[in-house]
Amino acid sequence: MASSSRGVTAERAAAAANDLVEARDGAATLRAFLLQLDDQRAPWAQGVVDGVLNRLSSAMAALDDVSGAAVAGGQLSPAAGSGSGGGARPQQSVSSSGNTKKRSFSRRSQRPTDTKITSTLEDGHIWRKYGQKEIQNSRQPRSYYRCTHKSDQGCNAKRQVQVCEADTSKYVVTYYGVHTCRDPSTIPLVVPDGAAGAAPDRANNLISFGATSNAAAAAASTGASSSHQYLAMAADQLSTSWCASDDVFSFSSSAGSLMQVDELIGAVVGSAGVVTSTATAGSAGLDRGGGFGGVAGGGGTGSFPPSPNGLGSVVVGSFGSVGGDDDDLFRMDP
DNA sequence: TCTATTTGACCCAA
DNA sequence: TTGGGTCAAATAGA
Repeated sequence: MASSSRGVTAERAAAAANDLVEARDGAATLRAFLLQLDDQRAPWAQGVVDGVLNRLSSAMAALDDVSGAAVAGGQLSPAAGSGSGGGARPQQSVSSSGNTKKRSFSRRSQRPTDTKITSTLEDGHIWRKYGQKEIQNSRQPRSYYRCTHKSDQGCNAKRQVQVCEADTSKYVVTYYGVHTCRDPSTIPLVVPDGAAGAAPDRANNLISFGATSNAAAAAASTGASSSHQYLAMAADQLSTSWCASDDVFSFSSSAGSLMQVDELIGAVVGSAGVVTSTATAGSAGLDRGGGFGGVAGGGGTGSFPPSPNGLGSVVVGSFGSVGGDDDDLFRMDP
């Protein structure tokens, strides 16, 4: 890995810290708004936002540490211990129990590369379901998919799909790893950032990864992975909680604008360069080439019925592996 | 017959 | 100890 690309100046870290402060203020504003909501979900949502606030504070604290190191040394090399997220590195562990069943798989050590709420499970890739689990504290089971090209091309992309509890017509899709397969039918549709912002439609089903600020670029290149982790977790928590994001909430943000919840999520998280929500041109048709039936939709007898909408969400931008083998972060599209 | 999904069991990290 | 990620045999559908 190119460690120099992950270096960050104290100035950039400070800019990222400022964005974090703004993000925290935004979340605090959201919490204040929720306090006024006359909705039975409000207390629960407040708790979720509290969690987001805590994580943002943790991210700020982590970034403070990082900034201090950067100030001291001028440049930060995150690989040196703290930033790597502790022992959160996938290990190809082999069963040592001598069991008749040989199993070798990495577990739970990958951080999500993306989390999004979508009304359809189609995302331009062909997935194969390999498991389903009942998850504690969740009424909806979680389904596990891996890229269908894992066997032939060794593509390690995975995703987890869970029906949104707040809105069972939506799915919370969490992606892990990036596609290394080259099958044309699996190439995701990429929409230029500008085009994505061209139509002021709804922002529900579009996540854009555009570099929106210096801090974003700094955060993308910085080694403050712990901050990224916190932010990703915060984003995950927020987006998971607000599946029913068709609801439009009006509140007075720092920008004084009317925001949708998912836009807020993008605003909160995007400020650190992890995920940025932008306006969308709505769903776009995607010619997948040969029929893949209900594969991506967990079709057939799958637990999640295929959506009639076809492609309902578009990921804009590109994934990039920044840093370590499994330390995948979003790289901003130029 | 082949391919994908289901589902119970296994196993590891927290 | 337990929750959750993965495996793999069984099953279903084309």
